[in-house]
Amino acid sequence: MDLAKQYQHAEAEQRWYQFWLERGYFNSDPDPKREKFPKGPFTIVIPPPNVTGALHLGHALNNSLQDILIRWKRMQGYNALWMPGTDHAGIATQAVVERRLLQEEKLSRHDLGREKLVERIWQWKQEYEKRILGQLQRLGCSCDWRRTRFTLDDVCARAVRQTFFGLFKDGKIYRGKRLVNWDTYLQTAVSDDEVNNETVDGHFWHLKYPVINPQPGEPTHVTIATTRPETMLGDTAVAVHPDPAAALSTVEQELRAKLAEASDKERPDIQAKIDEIVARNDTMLSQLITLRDMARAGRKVRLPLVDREIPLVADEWAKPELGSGCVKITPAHDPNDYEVAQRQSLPMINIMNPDGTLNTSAGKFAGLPMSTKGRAAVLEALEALELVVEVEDRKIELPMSDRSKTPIEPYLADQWFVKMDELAQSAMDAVSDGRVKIQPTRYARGYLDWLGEKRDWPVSRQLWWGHRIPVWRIFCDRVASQDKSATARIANATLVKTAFAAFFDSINVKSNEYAIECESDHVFYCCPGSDRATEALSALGQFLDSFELEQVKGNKPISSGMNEVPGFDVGTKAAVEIYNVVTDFKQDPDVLDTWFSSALWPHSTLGWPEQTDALKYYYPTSTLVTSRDIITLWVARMVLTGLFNLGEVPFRDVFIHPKILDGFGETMSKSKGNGVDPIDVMDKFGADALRFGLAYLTTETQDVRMPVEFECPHCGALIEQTKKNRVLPKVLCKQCGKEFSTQWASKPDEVALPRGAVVSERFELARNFSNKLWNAARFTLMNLEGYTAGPVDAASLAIEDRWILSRLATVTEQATTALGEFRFADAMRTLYEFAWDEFCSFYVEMVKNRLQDEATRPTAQRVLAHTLDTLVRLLHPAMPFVTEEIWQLLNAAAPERGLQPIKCAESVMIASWPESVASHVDAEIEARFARFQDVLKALREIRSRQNIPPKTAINFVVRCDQTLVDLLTPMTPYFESMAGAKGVAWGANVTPPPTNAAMTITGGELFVDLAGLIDVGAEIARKQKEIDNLAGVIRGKEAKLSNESFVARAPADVVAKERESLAEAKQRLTAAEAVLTELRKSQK
RNA sequence: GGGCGGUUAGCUCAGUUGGUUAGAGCGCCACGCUUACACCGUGGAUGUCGGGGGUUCGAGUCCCUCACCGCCCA
Repeated sequence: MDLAKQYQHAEAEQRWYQFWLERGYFNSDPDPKREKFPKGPFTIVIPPPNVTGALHLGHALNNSLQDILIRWKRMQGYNALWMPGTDHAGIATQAVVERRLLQEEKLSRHDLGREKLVERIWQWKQEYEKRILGQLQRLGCSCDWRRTRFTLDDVCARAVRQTFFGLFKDGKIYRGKRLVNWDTYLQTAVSDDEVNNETVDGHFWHLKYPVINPQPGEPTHVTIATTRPETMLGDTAVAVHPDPAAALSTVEQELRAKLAEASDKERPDIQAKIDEIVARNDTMLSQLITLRDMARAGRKVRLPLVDREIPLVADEWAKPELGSGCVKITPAHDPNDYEVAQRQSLPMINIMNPDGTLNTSAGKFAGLPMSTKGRAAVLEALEALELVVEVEDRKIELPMSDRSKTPIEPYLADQWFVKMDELAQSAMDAVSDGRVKIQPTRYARGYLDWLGEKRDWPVSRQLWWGHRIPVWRIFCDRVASQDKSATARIANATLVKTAFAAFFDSINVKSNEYAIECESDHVFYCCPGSDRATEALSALGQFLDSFELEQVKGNKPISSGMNEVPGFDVGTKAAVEIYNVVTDFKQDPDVLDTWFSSALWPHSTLGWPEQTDALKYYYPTSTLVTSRDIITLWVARMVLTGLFNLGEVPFRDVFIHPKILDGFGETMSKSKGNGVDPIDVMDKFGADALRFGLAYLTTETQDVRMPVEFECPHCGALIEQTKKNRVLPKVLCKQCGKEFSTQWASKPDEVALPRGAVVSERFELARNFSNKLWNAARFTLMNLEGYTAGPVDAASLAIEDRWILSRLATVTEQATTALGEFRFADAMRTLYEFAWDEFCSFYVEMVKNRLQDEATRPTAQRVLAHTLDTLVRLLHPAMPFVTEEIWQLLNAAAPERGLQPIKCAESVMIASWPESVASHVDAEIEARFARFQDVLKALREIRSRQNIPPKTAINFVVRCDQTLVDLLTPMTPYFESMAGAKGVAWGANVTPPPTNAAMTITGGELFVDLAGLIDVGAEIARKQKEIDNLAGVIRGKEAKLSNESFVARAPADVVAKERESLAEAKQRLTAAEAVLTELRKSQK
């Protein structure tokens, strides 16, 4: 047979993936009556990778684990469905496309317009979706590709609309003003999770505002301090603490309490603070009380520059222990001030345009970018008025947008919210009562804490890429209202509702297919609850626009205009009625937060709201595999939408896997330059090595630290990646002296260089393992000539057969249990050690003799083939390609295998998962083996120590009792084949050869005859070391056993064991000393 | 500030319910092309288990505390 000495991954991967696809093994279809799959479904939905960019190593880990589970369950006989797809990632993808648009064409999104931009993003999506799915396929993922979904496709869009409608109808959706994190570059709100705080050098400006009509004894000015002076233009109050004396005293008491417990190191600091507070009591308290009284009296200060009278208010947000004790209140531009304004019913003045410039409320400063030129101009003007008291240098926390890398401005804007109280509670209950199990369990706490806050979820984003909010805003002020009266509201609402009811009725849309809510006396919202209602509102919008246009032109009313959608023309008359009632009608321009659609993923992908067969069969899904950073953002929301839409949790288990970090413990990312492309790893090491390597590292507590290297494309040398070289466009290879390019290459001379792959040596272990497995198979196949299938009875089994079958049973059990508990690393280690250290190092070595002998060859072949077969099946989920390659070769050489032979599956993918055969577990054989391995190791050690050439045969005798004789004599041939050592005598009375190297083994002594070979010096040194070591052990044990407490308190069996091992150590010592004496004698 | 995780050989990590003087892979040293595999085989060296305190007959393992690293939440 012509088999390569090294496993050729590239070619095998391509071939077998195609084979699986063609055979349709990845596909799963509902089997509600459990005819084909009595065990029922096992379902995983993929955490949809976002289409912003290509997959990285974290995705490789995430998807490897899912594929391991899904392949394992498929082999176990479940109807396994792995649902694939991608996520549109609203802001991230739009930002990437916009950035590119600006770089390459110098165009903004406004230059291009909504429709064109969205078109561009779709193009981007097509490209990256293809690339991502290709990467998953390279990795070997066994997804049912027919079912591939995208969070923005029609099926998902319908689920989004239906969910929104359901929430809207239930009153769980509302619109409100809220201070949002405004990205002035992208001009959208971003969520808290998309904001990073950076500490930067800034200043603390102390400003004076004049008091209006100060009375005697009152200050003429109040002083406030701020890091953002330009926001003073939006101030609506200055706050002072309502009870400064009590507040100061509380702070002082707290500090004193802290001082009592503080370490010496901390004391001076705390004491200094206390001193300061005490000083404040003398210097500032009276004035703070005066100010508080002024606030209570409704006194005001004059806001400079804009010349606005603003009140002094008493609010606890003002900290008397800090600064002047007064604080400016800018409700529309600061989260804390916003809360103060709500408490104190203060007006909120927005001074910013969406693009980050000052608006007309800023008076003469309008148009200036807020935090740069605006700030400078405001300061200059204040300086001129001599209102700037002091400027301090200070470190400040600057919120930065993770999306655009520009500073975030707090900004007051209208947003849609989802009420979280009940929804959050339902999701908390699902985890608390165990319907959803999060593993490792410690992650459940974060989930519960986060949901427990029940913060309403802002779901609107001022973006163009995403699910357009399915709400049409209706403006109707037919009944005029000066006072926002209930009367006007009811009257207008009646007009609107009547007109829309007539419209929907005329086109046969039922009243449960839409909902209308009032926002105010003249603003109403209509949310469609069916495809038809959605189409109707769209068509109505278009109709009203064109109708308006015709009216303006003075044309006669058109008789029909609702032709866009079949069957809608009958609605024209009612649409004209609506025209007469409403003054404006538009769909909300915003889109929904991406997580809104991701939250539906486990049911939207199965076709919900349609009650599809797939939904009925596969929902709830089985396991979700994801990373910890999206437990709250994604997992929690999937649970609550699943419960809301279907009344059932989306999955039973959530497995949270580690994160992959680089060698410095930093998260990998493209922007840092330390990212590893899984394709590079697969090119170099193979997909199996990547998968196995990652699973091998997936332990319960640890993140995966992965030092990263560049691979020189010229000479293949690995160059350690450092924080310095990882940001360079080109790197010089120290080995060959040539340069190669990195991901940063941009100049022509850089791009021209060959690219250096970024890899990690940590995959070598798994690559070597693939190769080891391959070679074990290669050996097997080379020895299967003349193979015949046939039952193998226990009597014909050799010792090594019984041993390997015993071990195989145990390992099968352990690996299966480990996978079931998501202990991937344990499962991989178990299989790795079995395959390498037991199957290859012992079984294969031992079976060689029998394969040469016609009489023993058939059984040897059968057990060998069976063991390899089982091992390959056990490893298949983690290493699908190499195992398939081997399986196919095995099928060709030995199509029927097993101790009771059966025809084997045409692919290992659909072979059955091995069952542990309990009756194969044989403790006696395993004990014998342990002894055998002891002796073998001793023989090899003596060989090595004595520098005996491998080809020189040696003789040995063993002095031991009869039990050990019985145990070891059957192993004689293996000592010869595996250590080149012949056992010439066994028993209690053997005479050691005159010149020997001796070793103590458990229960006996081993003497290797070294006539003419011995290096006495080496032996003496070795023995002396052994004696020293034993003496130490004995000392330790004697001390322990002479300790009365130990003997009295430790469990009897522990004490007995200790005595036993002491006796043994002493025996060994005696033996070793005797040997040493002999050696010394022979040396003289 | 609160929470979670980590700190074990040069590197990356295992280490079950506390119980022989702590293990693996890589790297290192020595020997070896023994017809499955040099992506290999055989042997070897290497540790104050982050520091300090405590519980216990006994602590890498349990408790307290400090330090450092990472992440999450405010």
